[in-house]
Amino acid sequence: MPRPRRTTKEKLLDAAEKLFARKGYHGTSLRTITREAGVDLALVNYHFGGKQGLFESVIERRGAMLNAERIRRLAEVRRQAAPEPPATEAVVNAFFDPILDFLEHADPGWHSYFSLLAEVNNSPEWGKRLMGKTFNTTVKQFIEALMQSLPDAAPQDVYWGYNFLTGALTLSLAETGRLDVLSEGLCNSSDVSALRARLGPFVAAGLRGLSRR
Amino acid sequence: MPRPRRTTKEKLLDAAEKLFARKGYHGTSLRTITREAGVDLALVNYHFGGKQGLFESVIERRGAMLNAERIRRLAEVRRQAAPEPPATEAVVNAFFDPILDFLEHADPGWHSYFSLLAEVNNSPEWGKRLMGKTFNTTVKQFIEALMQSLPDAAPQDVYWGYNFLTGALTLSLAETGRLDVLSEGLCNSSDVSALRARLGPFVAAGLRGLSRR
DNA sequence: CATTTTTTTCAACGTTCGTTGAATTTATGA
DNA sequence: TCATAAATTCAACGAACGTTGAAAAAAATG
Repeated sequence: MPRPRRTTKEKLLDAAEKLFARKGYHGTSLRTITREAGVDLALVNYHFGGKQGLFESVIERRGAMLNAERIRRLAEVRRQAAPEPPATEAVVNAFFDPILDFLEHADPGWHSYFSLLAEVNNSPEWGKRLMGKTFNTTVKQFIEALMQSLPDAAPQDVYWGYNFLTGALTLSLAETGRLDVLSEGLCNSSDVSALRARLGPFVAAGLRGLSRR
Repeated sequence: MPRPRRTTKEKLLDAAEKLFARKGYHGTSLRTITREAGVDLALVNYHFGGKQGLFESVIERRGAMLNAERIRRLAEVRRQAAPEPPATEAVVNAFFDPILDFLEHADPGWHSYFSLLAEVNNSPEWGKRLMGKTFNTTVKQFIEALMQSLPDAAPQDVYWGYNFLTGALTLSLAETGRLDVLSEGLCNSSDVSALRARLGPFVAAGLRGLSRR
């Protein structure tokens, strides 16, 4: 017979993802998480070694899926443009599209995940070590591709450009709802296609503007 | 005679600002804050009504200074460009420059403040209500100025553009140190002049690219 | 100086926190 | 089937949390 639909580990990861996204690491207790997961408190320590282990496992679970999909798309745009390096906009889309596709078509847990990632990315506590451990290998390949697509840009400009790029992206994923209030209902910050239509053009133009500076 | 150099309120605000920036609201205890401030634990409730009151006072203290300086600079670029509306780049610089100037020339507490703001801006818990209460009135004036500088852009494009703009800005202020690692020492994420040279051009080009989409 | 108000100190409240270890149940495999 | 391992349950630990109220001290006011 197949194993239960969701293992205890998965139940814990799903509940933790959702609750960490709302109130952050310190604002969420293991008791809240295990209650939401319908699982005994002590199982967190058994399966993940503790609260921090659970948190890092949440980040890494979908992080690995995201990295794989990003690498796949980067290889594809490289193949399509060969022997030339791919255009800047194609590279940034290979970076963004996996996220936007996951948000539109896949498991709704991705919404919580990216909202959590936005907070982690902007946090001094986790932003360097945990984001680095999870994403740096992949990100470096994208930065290299961006450099090839912007031959006139200094490397520092591309690094700073990546910083702006990921800042614009993560705030858009943070699900704060602030854009909705600010625009008095004119914009819907959870409208993925509205984001998709604008993020790539904004960032690609920004990067080109930076390299022409 | 003048009052003591720093009042109890100020000591608490300074200590809270520094510690909230490092570990967030839930990751910082009042006991840690009062120990850092050299002040009795119960004074937080006396002066601020509780932990949340202290937190919001931290955000609002420098928020008010920042708003005033931003409004002043916006008026100045409007005056200089009159009777035409000011250019996009002038508007975004009126938005960025107060921050960059505070970071370069003023009280080092601004570093903590902006790092804290980065986390708050990306947090579902605070991003809407507290950021909105503190900054929306000012931000709306900048968005209006951006619309005037981009007559071909749809209002939605400008709202989304502001979202990207502030995302790029806040991540740059978050002091995670990730950029330094990613660039293997080539970039220094706390180099304000390096940020100043690039953020304006990136964002202005991005906004123009968005409006031409 | 006397009185009132403001500010600070001190001790303690009840709650919740992450973690642990022993006991129990369930699954695995010879 | 029976021993072994894996997974789960349960109760409890000590520590830290935000908040409170009464008493003491300091400052302000007349």
